Amino acid sequence: MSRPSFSEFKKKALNNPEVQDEYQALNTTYELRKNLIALRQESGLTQEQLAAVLHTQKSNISRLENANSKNSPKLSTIEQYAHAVGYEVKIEFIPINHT
Amino acid sequence: MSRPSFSEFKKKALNNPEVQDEYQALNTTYELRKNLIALRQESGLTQEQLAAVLHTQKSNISRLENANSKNSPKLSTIEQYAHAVGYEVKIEFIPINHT
DNA sequence: CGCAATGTTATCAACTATGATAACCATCAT
DNA sequence: ATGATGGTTATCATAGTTGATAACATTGCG
Repeated sequence: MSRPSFSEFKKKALNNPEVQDEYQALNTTYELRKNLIALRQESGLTQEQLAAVLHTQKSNISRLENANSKNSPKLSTIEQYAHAVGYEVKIEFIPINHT
Repeated sequence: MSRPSFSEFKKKALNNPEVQDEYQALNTTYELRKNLIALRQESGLTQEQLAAVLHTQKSNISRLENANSKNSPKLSTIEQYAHAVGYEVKIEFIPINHT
């Protein structure tokens, strides 16, 4: 119960950018955010232009792209975004290692 | 405007089970439904048991597994289900062919 | 048959994502 | 400095998902 606690270790580790990347690579929401932004930029659209395609507002696009852990979008929302930038959505299930 | 309309052709085609599979394979929700059920059965859990793991009710599990086109679950809901049966979720974006 | 187990459907309340508007920050160019 | 552009954040109302309960259908087993 003394000695550096695990929560403290974790806290420090999460300040290391590399650890952060590895850690959050497992975070589906974080991965999603990265991909959505990349796809939009690939398509050459601004948030405002994409919003127009989807008949919505740029603020909503920004919110989706910045979805934090407390905000989980609907699957249909992700699909609409994807279609607008020319992509189909596929959900993969990857087995978790139980060592 | 005369001749068998496209909507009629489509209607007939969709009665062909093979065409159905191909058609709905593109439907993310349908794919999801199939996969969720398969994963749960693989894990040997009943809807009721899985519901217990997720601290919810079996009726909610059934609803998720039978998600129709009018019902789009949240990403977090899918993730919770996946984790309970030992899987991680990954979202893939597949380019649409613009011939 | 009667009963348990499994899954489905309906309903309503509670919660939360989304739509819409507005204000704001940062960057860049003129 | 000013204006324009791209993106962020806050807020509120609306829409839709989820939680919970209950009733129902089906299957298989005693």
